[in-house]
Parts: sequence; C-alpha cells; structure tokens
Amino acid sequence: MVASRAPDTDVRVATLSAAMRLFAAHGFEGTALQDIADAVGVTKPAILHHFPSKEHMRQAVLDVILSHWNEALPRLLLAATAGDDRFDAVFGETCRFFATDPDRARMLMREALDRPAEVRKLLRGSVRPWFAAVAGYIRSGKEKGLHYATVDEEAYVVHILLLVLAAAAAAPLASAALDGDARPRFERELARIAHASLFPPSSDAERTVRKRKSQR
Amino acid sequence: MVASRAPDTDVRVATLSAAMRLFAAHGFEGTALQDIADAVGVTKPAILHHFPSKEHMRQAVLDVILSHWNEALPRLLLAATAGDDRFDAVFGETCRFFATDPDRARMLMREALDRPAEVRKLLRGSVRPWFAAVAGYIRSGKEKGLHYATVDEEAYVVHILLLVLAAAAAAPLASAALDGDARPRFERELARIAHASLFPPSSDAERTVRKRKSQR
DNA sequence: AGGTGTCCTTACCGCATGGTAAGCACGCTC
DNA sequence: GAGCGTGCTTACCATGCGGTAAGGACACCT
Repeated sequence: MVASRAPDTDVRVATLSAAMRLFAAHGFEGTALQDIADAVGVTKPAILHHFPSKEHMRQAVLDVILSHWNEALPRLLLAATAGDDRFDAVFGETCRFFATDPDRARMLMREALDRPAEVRKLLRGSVRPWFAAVAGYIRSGKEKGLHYATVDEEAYVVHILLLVLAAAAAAPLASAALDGDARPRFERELARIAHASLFPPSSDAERTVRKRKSQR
Repeated sequence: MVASRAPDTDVRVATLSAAMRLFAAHGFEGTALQDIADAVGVTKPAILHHFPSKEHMRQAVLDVILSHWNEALPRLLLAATAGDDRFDAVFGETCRFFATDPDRARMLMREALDRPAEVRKLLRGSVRPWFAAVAGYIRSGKEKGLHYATVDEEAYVVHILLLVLAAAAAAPLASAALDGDARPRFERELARIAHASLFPPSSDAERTVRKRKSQR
C-alpha cells in the first residue's frame, strides 16, 4: 500500500534534507536526482521509491519549510501581548528561522523566481491571512501613536519579510561587501532598519530604554 | 576570426535580450539553448555562432546589466551635490533601473544564488568601491547630524540594495499579497522605509513626513 | 515453510541537452 | 569571376536526464 502517512524512514528524511540543501544551492533544474542520491548514499531509484517524482520532492521540501510557520505563527501571535511585542516576536522568530538554516531562505527565493504563479496562489491562499494579521497589529499600534502615521502596514510587512529573506539567502555574499565577520553587523542593521522605519525615534528611545534598563 | 569587438548584428542583440528574459524567468539551467533560439527565431547553432557557449551568453547578459552601472554611478555621484541628494539620486536611479526591467533584478538574484563564489569575487572587486563611496556620503551626513547616529553605513547600503533588488524581482508576487494594483503602494513604502531608517523624522520635517502629529 | 509487503538494487529506456561538422548563400575585395 | 570571410542552415553526436522494469534481501505474519 502506498503510505498516506509519511513512513519516516531514514532514507526519506535524509533525502528531504539533501534535496533542500541541493535545491537551495543549485536550484531545482540544476540538481539531478543522481546528485541527491549520491548525497544520501543510495541509488537513484531508491529515492524515487520514497517520492513518486522529482516534482513531488520539491513539494515535500517546501512543505517542511511551510509547516513550521503554520505551527509557529499562531503560537507567536497568541503568546505576545501588545502590538510592538508581537512585532518583535514575529520579526525575531522569522530572523531566527532563516538564520538557523539559510537554505530555507534560498529555497523560497528560488521558488518565488521559478514558479511565480504557484507562489502567488500560495500567498493568496494561506500566507496572506498572516500578513493581514501582523498588519492589523501594526495598524492598532499606529492608532495608539506608536508608529509612523505614514506606514503602509501591508506593504511594510511584505517588504520587511522580503528583506529578511533576501538577507538570509545572500548572507555569505553580503559579508563579501564588508571586512571581517560582518554577520552580526548585518543582523543588527537589519533589525535597526525594520525598527526605525516603524517606530519614530522619540517614543522608541523611551520604550527600549525603559524596557531594557528598568528590568536590570 | 573571432570578433574581439562586438559585431552588434540583429541576431546577437536579440539573443542577448531573449537570454536575459529567459534566464530571469526560468534560470540558467532551466533555459535550453533551443528555447532562446526559438525566441529569437533562428536555429540553435545560429546563436552559438555569436556566443561560443551557453556560459559565454550568461556572462554577456551580466555584462549588459553591470555596464550600465559603471557608466551611471560616477555620473550620479558627481552630479548630486549634498549627502542626502546623493542618496536620493543613487536610490532613485537604482529603483528606476530595476523597475524599468525587473528581469535585471531577477537575473542578478539568480546569479547570487547560483554562483555565490563568482558574485563574491565581483563584489570584492568592482562593486565594493561603490558601496564604500555611498557609505562614505552617509557617514559624512551622519557627522552633520542628518542621519541616525546608530546607522551602520555599509550594512545599511547593502541591505537597502538587497531590498530594492528583491522587491523588483518579486514585484508580481508581492502584489498578490495585497489587493488591486499594489505596485505604487510598494514603491512608496520601499522609499519610506529606506528614508525613515536613515533620516530621523525631525531633521527632514520640511521634506515628507511631518503629518504624524499635525494631521491627526 | 510459505506468502507477502517494504526497501532497495541493477539494468535499461526514450528523450532533451550543449555542442560540433559540413556546407550553402551572400556580399565583399582584387 | 575567383577567392574568401560572415552568418546561417541541416544533420548529427555523446552525454546526462527523469523515470521504469524486474527482481533480490529481508522482516514479519500465518
């Protein structure tokens, strides 16, 4: 019987892992099934035993990435209390997620370039509600005077996500534009840009100072 | 004899144009020479007559994109007078360049993903001085109190360029996350983010963003 | 012991790919 | 008009691709 539930054998998970790495590095078209099989240490038909086709493998890899967010996002949004807390929570989790494995960012980036129509559908269907939710929190923060009145919430959220994605995907490149270990500088500046373009400096300075120093 | 100067025949330029479009849309590996030949309306060996190999075509397409900047950047930097003028000039030209033909952004994005080592060399070699120059202008503006003191100029420049690139490359996608024609909203918000994360609101009161307290 | 299903192998297939060989038509120079 | 280089054609080639066929090793159930 063909498994409706994932069999979760070693080869299957190793294949998913290798496929993510190789798709991210060389692209879907640039990766041969033989490459994946070699990376796993089995033969080509072995991995085709677990996935009906290369196309199914792509989808499985994407599902691994996307399923993380279907689980993490509700938790994050419910856990954080106030508007700006929610922003920090989601922003931080997003950065951490892609910093943990930049291949995730590269894979998504490639997917957006390779199959815009499918990604469009995905965005319209399941991702958009999350954009709307985060944008809603920003809007409510805006009404409380926390943010710039000129912020376009939806566009802001999309841009910041794009920036986090692109920065994670291009991390090894970006550090070539600076000296030494530029990673922490980039991370800090990314957070600063996201923050400074949302929170005006006066209220922001009070808030962070109050938050950071009062606790110590 | 193989031409050292570009012959500039119709087929050659048409091939470059088609190759840029197809490489941007389907990637280098995902584009067959036959596809390019079909798009141009000639046979496969015809385009191999103008470019020794597919690899040479990739480089030629990249050269078309990069040569624009070797010409435009000095002009822009010399034309603009003050620090923030220079910023607006370079930022505006960058946005316009990629908005004119988003395939340029997609091509560069793919190149960064496909061949990080080569792009790294390119960055270290010829692009980096321009980053440094723009960063220098920001630093001088910072000393005049125009910008946030916490800005990391080099990291800021890289991130903003990344954002412009990613936004141009993903433009058709991003508009799927919003309603209606979202393009102008995205462009405006992108400019706002770049601006607001560099200029504190008080110092640019007469420029754009002063509506926050006075309007509401 | 025999049956059965899972996981993986070797061997193979049809096809598309990047690239080459050889030659043809045209325009130029002498 | 002979010679020749340029720009292109048709015909072809070796390779590597995604995917299939068929069967073996092994575990587990009856």
